[in-house]
Amino acid sequence: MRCFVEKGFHKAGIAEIADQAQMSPGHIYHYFKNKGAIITAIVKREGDEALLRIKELEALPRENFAELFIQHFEEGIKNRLTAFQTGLNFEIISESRKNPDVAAQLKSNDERIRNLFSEIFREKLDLQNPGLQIDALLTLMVGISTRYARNPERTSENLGLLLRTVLLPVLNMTDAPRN
Amino acid sequence: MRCFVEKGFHKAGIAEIADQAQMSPGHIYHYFKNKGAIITAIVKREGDEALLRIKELEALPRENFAELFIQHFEEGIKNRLTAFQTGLNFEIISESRKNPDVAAQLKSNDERIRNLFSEIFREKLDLQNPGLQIDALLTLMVGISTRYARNPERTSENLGLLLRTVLLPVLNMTDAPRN
DNA sequence: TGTATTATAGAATGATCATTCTATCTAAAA
DNA sequence: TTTTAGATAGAATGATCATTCTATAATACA
Repeated sequence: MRCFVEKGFHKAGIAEIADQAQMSPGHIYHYFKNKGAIITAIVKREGDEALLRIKELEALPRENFAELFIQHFEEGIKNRLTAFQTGLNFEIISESRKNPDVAAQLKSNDERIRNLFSEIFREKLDLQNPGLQIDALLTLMVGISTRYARNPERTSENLGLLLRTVLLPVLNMTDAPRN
Repeated sequence: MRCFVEKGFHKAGIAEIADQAQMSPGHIYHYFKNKGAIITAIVKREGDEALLRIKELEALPRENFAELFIQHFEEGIKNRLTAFQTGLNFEIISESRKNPDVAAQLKSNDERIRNLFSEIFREKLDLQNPGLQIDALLTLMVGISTRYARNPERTSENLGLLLRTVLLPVLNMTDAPRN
């Protein structure tokens, strides 16, 4: 991960990766079929961890859920959205544009996350069909993490206000209309 | 651009690029110092074009500006946010993480865009200090384009609703409080 | 104890590819 | 017409680097 974040997937050589992992280049191929399999494994792990963190939302009470959710979200951003994390995310998405295995793993992560949010929002916000809310939420997450990564000071200052201004109307949307 | 979008900056070879451009590999070095200079030039051009499009907002009337702006924005997304464009954007940001020239050009684009929005929002929305609104707007733009690129059908359907739900509260925010 | 299996290393291989070099062509200028 | 400067081509060069190969150590197993 360190290598990919610092140099990017293509510029990170197996030699360096081996060095960081304190093993020989050859030995890496004992564990991974090729370089791509390393990043695919990372994507899987990242997805699993994200899922665990989202699961924490199940513990929040139904009353005042929207505000508590935003607080939880803000904490998460401030603690976990390091330059390292966003850099890693970036490399992952970037690589997924060319490597179908990475793309598939990313898609699977996305679906699992979407389903979990779906359950949670149904239960906590009384929504039948929270697809639109989830789209909006994920859109925001992507946007915030990208910008936050490039400009932590500016974002951090007004993050709470921004989240509330943007997210509260989304969470309070009624069920998506059929057209 | 086609090569970078299709294969990614690192995998796009000078040979292919030359082929697309219908010239020899050697001849490319007549115009560009190296491969990096090609993408730097692309970033510059993209920034100039974005600026021109944002300038169009100056023609909108002050009355009902927020709604008209959103309409304009929605049009822009639907017309211009092709998979090609978002792919290109992605490669640009990705490359900026490693190439300082690209990073500098991107930063310059960012500042010019920010300043222009600043002027426009000051005039059309009576804001003294629209920094926060602009941050929110850019956050959304990034998020929407990233997700839209990965999932055009889903986003397109409810794009208008999403934009209004999220953007109207942002545009109607009062001036950022000092803390 | 001896044997098989797995872990580990590091060098050799073979591609790929950006960049440079040398040469030729074109067209304008003298 | 001759000269000069720029346009263009394509082969040669030299790195870089993922992957494979071969050999050796460590461990489990009989």
